[in-house]
Amino acid sequence: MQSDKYDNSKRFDKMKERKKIARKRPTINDVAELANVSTATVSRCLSKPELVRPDVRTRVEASVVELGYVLDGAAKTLKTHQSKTIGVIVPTLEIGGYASAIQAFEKTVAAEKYTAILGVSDFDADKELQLAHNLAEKGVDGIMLIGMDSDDRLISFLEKVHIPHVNSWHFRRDSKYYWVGFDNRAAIQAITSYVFQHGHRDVVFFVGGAEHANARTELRRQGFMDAISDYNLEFSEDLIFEVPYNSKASQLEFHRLWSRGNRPTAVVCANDILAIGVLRACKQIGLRVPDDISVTGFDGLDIMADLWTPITTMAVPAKQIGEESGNCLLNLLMNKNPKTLTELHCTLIEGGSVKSLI
Amino acid sequence: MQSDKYDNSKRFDKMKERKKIARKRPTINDVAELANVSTATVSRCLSKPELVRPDVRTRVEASVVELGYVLDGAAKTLKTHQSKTIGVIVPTLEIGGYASAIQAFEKTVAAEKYTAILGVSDFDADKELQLAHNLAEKGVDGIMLIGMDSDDRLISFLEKVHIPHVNSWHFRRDSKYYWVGFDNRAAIQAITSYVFQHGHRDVVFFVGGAEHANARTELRRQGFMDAISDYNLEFSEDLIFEVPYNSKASQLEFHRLWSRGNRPTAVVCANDILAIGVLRACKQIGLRVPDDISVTGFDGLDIMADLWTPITTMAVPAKQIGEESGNCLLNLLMNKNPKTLTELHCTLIEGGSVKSLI
DNA sequence: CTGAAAAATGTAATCGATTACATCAAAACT
DNA sequence: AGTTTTGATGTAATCGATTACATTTTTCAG
Repeated sequence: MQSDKYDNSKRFDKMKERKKIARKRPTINDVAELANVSTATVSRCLSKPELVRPDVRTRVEASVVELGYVLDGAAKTLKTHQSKTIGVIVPTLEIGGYASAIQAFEKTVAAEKYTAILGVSDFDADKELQLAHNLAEKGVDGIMLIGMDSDDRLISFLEKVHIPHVNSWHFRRDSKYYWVGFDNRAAIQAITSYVFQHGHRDVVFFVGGAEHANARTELRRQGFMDAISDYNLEFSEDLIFEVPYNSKASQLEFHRLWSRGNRPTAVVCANDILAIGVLRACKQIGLRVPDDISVTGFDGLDIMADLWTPITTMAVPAKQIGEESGNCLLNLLMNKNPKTLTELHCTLIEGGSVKSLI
Repeated sequence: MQSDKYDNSKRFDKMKERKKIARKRPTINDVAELANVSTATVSRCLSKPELVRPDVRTRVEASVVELGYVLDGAAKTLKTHQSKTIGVIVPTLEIGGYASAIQAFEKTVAAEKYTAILGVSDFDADKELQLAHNLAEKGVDGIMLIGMDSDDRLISFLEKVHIPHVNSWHFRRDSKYYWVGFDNRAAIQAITSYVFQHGHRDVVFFVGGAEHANARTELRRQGFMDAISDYNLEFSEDLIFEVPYNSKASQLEFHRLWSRGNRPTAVVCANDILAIGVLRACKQIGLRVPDDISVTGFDGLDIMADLWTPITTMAVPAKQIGEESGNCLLNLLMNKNPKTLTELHCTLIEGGSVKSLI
């Protein structure tokens, strides 16, 4: 590894030639030259203008405009180890409030000059891990995880590379990580109890599961069971129907159930999409809601009020989750110490789809 | 600017000290050292493994794992002028198919190792321009614009900084830019004609406008007028109702219209959200749809089939737009020459909300 | 007017990769 | 064996910003 072992003179001549020929974007050097100041001063004009004398600043700003200079973020990031960028990993944009949450999150962090980088994991833990790795290479300053209980590999990877992260949508008590979400179990328990309160005893539970079973599905099952035991009813696995997350599937499932002679007085659904499917099946069968059967949803889609029959549902604080996750991450990045747990609450929206049997 | 003017010896000593203390992420140098090769070889292992002898490669890969090395994208981007990153600017994630389009776009470009950076403009041209500037600083290789006819300043900015871009959702013939979308004007004309074909002659048009009027709103107005003139009907500005993009607003607007004694036999809406508002108003007034009044939407939200009355609407090829925009941009980035215009088509979905008067 | 303190500006190493070219090693020819 | 070709690896400049510290300029007190 001696330097005299190589003769590099030739290639540098070539490089210099090329430099003259290629028309590149103007750099900070070009701006400095035009404004007759050093690059340091240009840099200061851009990031800490108050340190520069007004007249010089004006000159530099004019040069920036004249050249159409755009700062090279890669160079800045390389030097400062800060990308002003936050990764967002979401299972899908097509579900419930995820899109709203992301939008609110983006707005929140954008206010502090952070940009969101999006990754869609499609409920696939491997893809999610790969996304995180990709985001780490991109140099994100933090990561927001939406919607599921993430894989341990993912979390430990983030720890290893020192990328702060926030988990959102649900939460886990007694965790050393940061969570912003609501209590899935309690919320399902609440809406189920609401149905029981109206005198229903023969109630089935539709929950999105199967293909992308995750911690949340499990929590929701438990919420349903909690309500059952609160009312001293008898639990059976037959009361729970795991259905793929789409209305066609739940529609089909309800048809199947009904034709088997299973005649519940109410169907509690763990999300609105499933409730819509059930509603559709009811309409086809000729069941009036709520006169012949009660149905509830979960998510609080605006649309639930405009369906064939307005559906009682539990509104999820999607926008708030986005905002609070944003704030939490921002605090984390500014070394303030945010709460580990930000618990948000759901709101029951009565649509009139639950008939009182009492 | 003579170098002997400054004495820097002191500060470099300090810097060296600091280097030993700070525990940073491992760099390519650390990997090279551990694997006993040069950084060039490590770099090659990562990007062109076939150039490296298998045994060396194994050694390097082992070192990468052992150290938990993650490549620094900023350094790579700085040197290569490629960020493998694409910006997406969208007015909102909460409208119609934008989220689906983005999801499809992300999937398409992710297959070629590109990552999407998200910007939400909130229908604000200034914010949009600022987002573009931000994305340019981040070094995106390309930009996808969704949903509106972008400001000229934006387009010329992108040209100046040489960032390729694709406009999506609608399109403009005879443009030198790249477009992926459908013909808004023709699609509205088609669904309006459908209503006329059913014998309606007293038809009003609800179009989202006012606060964020854009080219698309204008095109849709024109589509309505085209249909009117096709049927030799008399046009009046009174037939067009510009309504903010939300169901509450259109609900209100319909109430106002009805209470003024305006009694159209059909309401054609330029988007599904407005149709939902109209539907709600009808229900409140006691108008049966379609018996007393016909209503159509536009966007093709799945939900339209499950409303109080299923609504006839025009399905927009959102997912396709995302995919094709992705492909177009990918081709652009690989210097293949994509078509300037990718025209996609809408599909009429009959919900039964239009009564035949013939 | 002088000297000290404060404000503004300049110098140049540095961040961590890539890569053109040089070099060395091994294989394939004469 | 000697020469050429091919393959694998190393060297070190380079990308474009930032910033610690040095230096120069300005301000201001006495």
